[in-house]
Amino acid sequence: MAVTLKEVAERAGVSRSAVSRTFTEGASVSARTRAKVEKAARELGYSPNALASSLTTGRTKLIGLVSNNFHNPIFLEVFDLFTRGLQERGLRPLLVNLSDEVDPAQSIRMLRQYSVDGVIVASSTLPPSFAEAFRDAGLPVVHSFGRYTTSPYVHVVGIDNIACGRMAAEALVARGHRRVAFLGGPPRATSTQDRERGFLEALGGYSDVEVSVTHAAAYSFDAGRAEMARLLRAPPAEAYFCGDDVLSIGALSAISDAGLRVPDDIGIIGLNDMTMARWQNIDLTTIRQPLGEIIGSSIDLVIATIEDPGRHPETRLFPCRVIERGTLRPIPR
Amino acid sequence: MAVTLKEVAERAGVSRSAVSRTFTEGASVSARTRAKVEKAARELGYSPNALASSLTTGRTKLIGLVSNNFHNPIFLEVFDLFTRGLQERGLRPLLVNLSDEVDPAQSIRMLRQYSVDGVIVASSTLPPSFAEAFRDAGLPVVHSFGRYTTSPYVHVVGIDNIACGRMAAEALVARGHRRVAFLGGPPRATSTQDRERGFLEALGGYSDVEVSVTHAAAYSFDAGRAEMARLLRAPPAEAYFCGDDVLSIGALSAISDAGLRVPDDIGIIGLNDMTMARWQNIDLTTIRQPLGEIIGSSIDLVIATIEDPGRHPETRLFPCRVIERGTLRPIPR
DNA sequence: ATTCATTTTGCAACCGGTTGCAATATTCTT
DNA sequence: AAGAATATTGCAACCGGTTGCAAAATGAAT
Repeated sequence: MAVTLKEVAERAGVSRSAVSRTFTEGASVSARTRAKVEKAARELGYSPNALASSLTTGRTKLIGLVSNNFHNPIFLEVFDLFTRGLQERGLRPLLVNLSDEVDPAQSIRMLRQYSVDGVIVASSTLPPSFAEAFRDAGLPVVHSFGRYTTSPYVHVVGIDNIACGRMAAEALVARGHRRVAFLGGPPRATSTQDRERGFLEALGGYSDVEVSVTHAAAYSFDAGRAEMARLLRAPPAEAYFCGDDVLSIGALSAISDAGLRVPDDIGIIGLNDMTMARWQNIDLTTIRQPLGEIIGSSIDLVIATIEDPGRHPETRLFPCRVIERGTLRPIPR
Repeated sequence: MAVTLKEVAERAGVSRSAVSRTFTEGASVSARTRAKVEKAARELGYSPNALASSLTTGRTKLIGLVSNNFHNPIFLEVFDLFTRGLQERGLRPLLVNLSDEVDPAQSIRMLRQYSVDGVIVASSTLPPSFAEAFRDAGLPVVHSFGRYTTSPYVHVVGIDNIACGRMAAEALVARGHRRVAFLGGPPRATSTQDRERGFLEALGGYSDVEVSVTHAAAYSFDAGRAEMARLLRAPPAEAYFCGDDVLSIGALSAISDAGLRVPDDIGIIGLNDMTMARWQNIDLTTIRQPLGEIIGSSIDLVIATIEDPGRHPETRLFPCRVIERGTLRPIPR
């Protein structure tokens, strides 16, 4: 079916090695042979079999892109950036949908069978142990959107969720709120734990501020809406830091159903700044997570680790900032 | 690094073929050798190299999943279903992000280099010629969300966009609207063309109904909002069929900004029924496209075509239906 | 126990490439 | 023009598997 090296060699009247070399960066071929080979290749429509060559070179240029977040709209942006970024660097994303799977063993086996050069775990809800299992299997791995650690065992790229929690706290206090709350995602998600911790930590410094904490069952609209609806049955806080934008939008929906107004009756600040947060009918004040940088850096890091497998694990955190929109009242002056 | 067949063979004290056979479905191995091999494999942590075996078997179980829709939230659902569906059938999605690329040549070359077994083009905006180029390159291909043709040149799985246009028209007329309009996506998208055609066709039967047509620049919130804002500068129609849900949501935003009410002042019906359409703060009346069926069927079809490359191209269309929510007034009775 | 049919097994060639090495060709010195 | 240095080329082995074929082993039948 497909044209092979051998056929090109025969047509060009050269050895197979010569053909291989013309298609290998930096190999030694004379201009004359190269021309002959390229002509033959063009006529035959030849392009080298990446998989066959991977057998000897040990590189497939395949990167496992593993995620379990197929329901949060921000992950469409994440996949867009990852696939584009990988493609630009000549790498191919082999997408793995973890759905409800939490045991890495299966994915590891599969990704090794396909000899991926590296793995990117893109998830804010998987525990560190998940990515670590890949590393233990000898695969270069980067955990994007993972948890910050001072002595990381795998590469982590993301944001400082604790600092974000603090930032949210300061934002609410600065706006004069004195009864605030955290409406977090699932308690098992490390991102939720850290955001909560930072939030409480910062508010510990304000003795006149009252804080409470609750959790939604998932990072989802429905969960956010249900939890806010529940909260509204008792007198609610003045302002909420929601664990994530999609949760915020759910909360906003519940608030509006209850006939309350944002930001006058209740203030909301989210986290992520997904595209939808900018939509004028949502207009969510939120903490922006620099997706582009996180993803670009993740890719660079996985490449660096492929080139130097002994590389020491590192954590790369990118700064976030508050994006002012309409769900939090302005800072009084 | 990785354990090879040879090492397992040595440890088990059998030939390499024996090992290969124990891992090949339906090959002839005695229970005794199989046991020995499996033991050795387990001890060594061996799992066969899928790429190496693809060299001789001619199958990689890799499927190219090609799309250019990385901004429409419904495509997150699409990727979720595709990746899960493929995984369940033992196939691996190699994701290709076309972004602005419209020339298939590059993608074709890449996918052939990786010897994908088949290709799924998941896009409602790419022209039929795009998928056809894959077929011409000898790759089994299915165009999901593609255009219906009576004599297809490639497999197409999707919905009957013309029928959907008609369905939307009937829905508006049934609700007593007499001044209606189509707010389409980009005019070059075949889905837009067909939906428009069906819409106009059906309304041709009602001499007392006034119709108009405009187009948004893209299937996006911003484009829908901008176009509706423009429309509102003149007296608008009573009800709009928007080319897609995300467009509808943009339109709703413009309508609400203008101080008009839905469905009292203006009615909206969308198309897709993406998750977000159900969100209570959107509550969009829309035409549901059966994603699960379309995607399941696409996968089955690409598999069937891999097994029988001579298979005659076919079109599979799935019925859509109107989902009643809050953006269209009820049918008067 | 012998013969014959049926499994099981290993050999060796092959899939489509790459690469170390030695042979050959080319270019540069003097 | 001869010799040395450098560049190019082809051979052959290898990457990690699969598979047709013939030999060896097993089992059934007589």
